Amino acid sequence: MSVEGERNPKPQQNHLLGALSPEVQARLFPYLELVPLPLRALMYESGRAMRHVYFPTDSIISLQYVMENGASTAILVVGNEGLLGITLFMGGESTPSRSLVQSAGYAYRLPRLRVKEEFSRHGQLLMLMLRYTQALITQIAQTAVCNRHHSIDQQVCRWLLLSMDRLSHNHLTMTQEFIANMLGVRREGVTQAALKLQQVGAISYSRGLIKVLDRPKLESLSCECYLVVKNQTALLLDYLPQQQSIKDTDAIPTVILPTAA
Amino acid sequence: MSVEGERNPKPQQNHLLGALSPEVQARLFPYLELVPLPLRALMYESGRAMRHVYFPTDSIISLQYVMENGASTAILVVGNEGLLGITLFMGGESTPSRSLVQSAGYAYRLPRLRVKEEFSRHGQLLMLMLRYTQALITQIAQTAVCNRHHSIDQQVCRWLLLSMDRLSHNHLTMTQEFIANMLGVRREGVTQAALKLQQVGAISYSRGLIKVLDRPKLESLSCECYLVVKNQTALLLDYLPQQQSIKDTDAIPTVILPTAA
DNA sequence: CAAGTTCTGTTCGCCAGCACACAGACCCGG
DNA sequence: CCGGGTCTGTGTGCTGGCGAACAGAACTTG
Repeated sequence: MSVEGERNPKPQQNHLLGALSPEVQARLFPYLELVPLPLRALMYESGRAMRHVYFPTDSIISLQYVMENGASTAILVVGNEGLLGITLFMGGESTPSRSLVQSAGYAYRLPRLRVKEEFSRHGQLLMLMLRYTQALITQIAQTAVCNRHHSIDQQVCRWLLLSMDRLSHNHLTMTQEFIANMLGVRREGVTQAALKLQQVGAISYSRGLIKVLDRPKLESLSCECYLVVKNQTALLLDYLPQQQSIKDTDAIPTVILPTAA
Repeated sequence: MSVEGERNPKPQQNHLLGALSPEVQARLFPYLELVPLPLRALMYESGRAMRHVYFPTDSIISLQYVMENGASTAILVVGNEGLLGITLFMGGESTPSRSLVQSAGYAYRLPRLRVKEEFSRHGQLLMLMLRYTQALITQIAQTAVCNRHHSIDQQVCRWLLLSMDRLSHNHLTMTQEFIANMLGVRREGVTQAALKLQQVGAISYSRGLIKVLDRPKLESLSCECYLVVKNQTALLLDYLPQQQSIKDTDAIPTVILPTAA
């Protein structure tokens, strides 16, 4: 129950909600419910069905795949740039994953029924969600690549940067143990990485409180995976304004592309 | 140009196409074009736009993410259970990935325009594709987990099994070098794994020709990742028949779930 | 302020996978 | 049948990350 931002966050702080046209916002916002997300809350457990889609405003949720022996790996991070619960509109029902709150804050949530309804209008929200899903896929795939090819040091950098991008301040609250769980590595490995980062003055780390002191340095020490994901996520919203600013409702978007024959 | 299956494959050999109702098939099939996919053909290169969606009938396409230094990792396999080109309907345009033919054969393809049109009807094809996309996400995520936690031996097993599932016969044509590229590991590592598999009689391997001799053994030597992906993919089609066998066109699927309050 | 808990730092042995280098085996074309 | 390409097998280090065990530091609680 961190009482840092006592004023309630607005729905628009979530980029997806904010990108919707006034009409759609007017239709949807009445059904939004603001919920506080305490640190480490379990948002979703493998095999269960979700009842809401969550749009974080100032919280971060991470999603991990868990294995039989309990080991796990985080495959993506969700913050105010996205949403939790794509299964609800993708139709796949449950997934073998788990999601938990990685940074306390708030989120707006929309009941499953509303999502389906809005979805069936084939309008803005659907387009946004699908494009976001596409960005998610990139993030997951890049995680796979990163797991294969990059060092723990680099992955810690990537993780910190991805998390920072989703917050307004420059500090994070998570222990090395926690990061280790997320990355699926040993805690000692994270300790080593954190020490190096402190030595070069990129961050300060003290009992679960990380402050980013030199962000450019952090980026230079990270692997390319971070930028790939970031750029791809940025495209997500860039597309919107230009692209025939969809007329909502039943505008049939038959030809979106320049039809390069 | 393998001339093994001289008779042309039917569209229905692709599970997604086959799962469509007769009406939708009647509408779409005239636009399908049969194309041969020679081994190692490049189906998609990072940053380019696709012009068709491909539905493999007896070919296998694998999709990999490539890094700056050229190293790569395959993140998913597509065969007659799915399709290549989800970006076309997800709206994300290009992705930082590359796809190439991993096993020669045929595929039917549908022009981008038709896909968008059919998509806009908000009917069966859309639902199928979205659900398939969900299954893909599972496959990618599981690849990430596997890359982190499992041995090369296990991953080779996973890879062989995933590939076998998408073929009708029990042999594969790919060199160890190729598998190594796909998994993003060294060729020698694959050699070692292949030797072990031969010693226990699970496969035979000779100059790029793999025969699976003892499939159960192969499964037992694989990690859980294979089964997770397989089961999740199976769900994809299982849902369809039961679930209110969608009335096509504009049936608004507002409530698909049992609405467990 | 004392005692327990949590978090971080450190050490030592171990092994999977890497890099590089090379040898035999097989295949195909001239 | 001979030579060059391709594919597979093998060997010798080297290193990054793992496992386990422990010590000090910092915060928390009574």
